[in-house]
Amino acid sequence: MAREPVTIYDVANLARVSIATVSRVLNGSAQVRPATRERVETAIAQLHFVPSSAARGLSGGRRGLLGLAYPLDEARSSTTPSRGDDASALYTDAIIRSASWQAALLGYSLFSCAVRINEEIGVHPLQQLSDTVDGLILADRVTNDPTTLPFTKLLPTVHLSGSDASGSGGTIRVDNNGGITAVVDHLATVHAINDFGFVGGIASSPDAIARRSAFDAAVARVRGTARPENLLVGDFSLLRAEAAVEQRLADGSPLPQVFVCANDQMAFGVAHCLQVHGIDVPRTVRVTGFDDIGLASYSQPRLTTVAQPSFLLGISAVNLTVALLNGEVAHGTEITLPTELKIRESCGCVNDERPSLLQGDFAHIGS
Amino acid sequence: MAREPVTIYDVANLARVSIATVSRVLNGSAQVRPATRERVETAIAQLHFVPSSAARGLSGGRRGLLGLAYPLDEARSSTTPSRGDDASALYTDAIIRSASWQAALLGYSLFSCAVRINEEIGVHPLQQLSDTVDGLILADRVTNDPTTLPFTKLLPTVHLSGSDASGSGGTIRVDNNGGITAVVDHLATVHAINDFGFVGGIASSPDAIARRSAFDAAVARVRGTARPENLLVGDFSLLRAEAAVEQRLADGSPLPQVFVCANDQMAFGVAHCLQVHGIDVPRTVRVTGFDDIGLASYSQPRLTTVAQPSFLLGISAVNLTVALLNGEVAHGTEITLPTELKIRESCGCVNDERPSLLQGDFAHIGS
DNA sequence: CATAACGCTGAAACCGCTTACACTGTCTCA
DNA sequence: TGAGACAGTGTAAGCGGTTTCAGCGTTATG
Repeated sequence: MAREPVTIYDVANLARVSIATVSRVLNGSAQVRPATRERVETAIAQLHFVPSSAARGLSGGRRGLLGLAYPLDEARSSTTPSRGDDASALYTDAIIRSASWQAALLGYSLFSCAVRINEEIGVHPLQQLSDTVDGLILADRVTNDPTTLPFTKLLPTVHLSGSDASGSGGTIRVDNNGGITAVVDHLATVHAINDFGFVGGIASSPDAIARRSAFDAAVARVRGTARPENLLVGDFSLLRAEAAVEQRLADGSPLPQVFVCANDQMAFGVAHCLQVHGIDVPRTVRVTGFDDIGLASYSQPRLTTVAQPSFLLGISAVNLTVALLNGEVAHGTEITLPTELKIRESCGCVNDERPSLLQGDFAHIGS
Repeated sequence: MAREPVTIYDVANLARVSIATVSRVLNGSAQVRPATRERVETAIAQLHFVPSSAARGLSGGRRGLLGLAYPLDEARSSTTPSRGDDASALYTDAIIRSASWQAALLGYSLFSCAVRINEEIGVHPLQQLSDTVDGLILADRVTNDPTTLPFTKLLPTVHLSGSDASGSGGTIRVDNNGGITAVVDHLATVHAINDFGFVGGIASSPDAIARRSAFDAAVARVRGTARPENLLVGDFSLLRAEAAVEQRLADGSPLPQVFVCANDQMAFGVAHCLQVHGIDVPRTVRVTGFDDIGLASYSQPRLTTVAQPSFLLGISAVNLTVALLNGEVAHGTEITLPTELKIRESCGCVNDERPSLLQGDFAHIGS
């Protein structure tokens, strides 16, 4: 059972053909006589042969591999990570998992790689990734990290939430604008809110930027106000948002009627902080989120938020990358995925929809 | 700016040496005259040369790459994932991020790859991974997936939470036994509990198995009982746990005094379900978790749980892999990381420690 | 029946790197 | 001063594939 690596030569020997022929049946491309093909395939199966993707890469062929790079922050990696800081975890995770799945469906494998932003290192991980895979997917802040630019020219690259379709490749983003606009409109229309607050995400994140400017525009459109002291800066983490509100409370100046948050974790942090200080949510101050993570409907009050199709993001990214690879789609393609306002309680609505066990995958379990 | 790939030949030309010499300075190994070395290094810098890891791999050299494989479940990847199902996300994420970080520190890059368990696919992702990287880290259920066995013989492999040190490589696990024992002891000693319930994780997960058997042993040791109908099966997800309790409640038979859960998400689900049914937690039924995720101290009641050093897991895994790679440590090495009981409220304790903004990385922010 | 055309297969070059081995040129010591 | 040792460098053989091109055996055609 000592697994000596099987090479194309072994297969060729067994099938009594040349390695060229083996290569041909491997790649399905050229014409091989059915009888020969079968002989080779038998040998391949018998030997459990799998071509070396390294060798394949060297000689210019397809490797059947896709790469996905996402940002890695220092704080998250300390031995004792800050508590409650699951911010980008869920987002990234959903994308990676759905992308992996879709890649497998399309006959590819997906390697993902965390890239430290703004860190000077010996060899850029993307360098290694880019000479290993056939196509690249760049998520979030990796998208606009200048050090990644060179690699996007090397092979088909899809930017997730990229601000601009920087050069070759494609871009997939989520309708941040539509989502935020829907929230603000709802608050203004249904709850007659006109004094808004906002808690933003990491400044360099494309999504954070988009949500912020969408917020500004939406507030202006409904003729609301957003006083500067109510424009809080967060980093997508619960803790940081909580701290920001804590600090804001210390000011003593009047609070806005609502805090629109750039993601759900921060909304949790904001709501928690307010509650700890005896401020009723949503009666006194309302709070909304973005993402619609699983726990959003389990919080107290249940979180009104904008659902984002994270899984669809990963799937679409892979589809687009492969399409690019096959030349089935033009470079520069941009796709915007829809978002959906989920009205629950934290906006002030009374919503007795109880998180049901009867929905989703568990419909068969309920009684 | 059209980035034509720079090869070792270009460097050799520029430095007026042979590629062999370039290779030597690249690998630092052999002796090269300082003057020559400098000339080569200048050329390398000038050309922004980075060796192709594919070619490097082909010829047997080190690639500076580590691979990490973790399980991917189908349900999580559907277009509309089940809500609240962030189960393994946080765990996996913490490991990947800390491992990536540590790898970078040691001069390696880390590629991670989601592996579908029990799925028959064309090419096993691990096949591709294993001929790309220098060392392998297998997480959770990937560890005891029979299809991965062949690859563990190919290169140094570290099993995370692996049940057995299957063959070559090393194993790193968490002290599940100590953690569960501490919980049960606390419940028995401090709260005089003797009627226990348990909610387990995915049957094939090494950690789930370890926690369950630790539970059985601990309950026996404190002379408690755990009636069969109170041994619920979950899959580490909130929803599934909720459903399990829902079903259990339908029985009508008396509930245990506590539900010890194999992770925090399930504890949330259990607590939520009980509360929805008007059952007071922890007064009527207590609930405990495992992992100590960030939100554990934000729930109502705040969750008593066992803290697991997820970040340390990733870091240790990388350290061990690299040590194995360098032959600094013997194959078969096993390391067990400590766990720590976090007593909060859901076990029945009264704990007025308020989640503080003054702890952790944000100490400088609070006022 | 000779010949062109075509389909299938093999030989060999090449991808970029590592490394065993051979080959210089110095230096050392008798 | 000549032989041997040795440090420094170059040559060339792989590593495991892909791909161009040429060679071969058939079959269609005149």
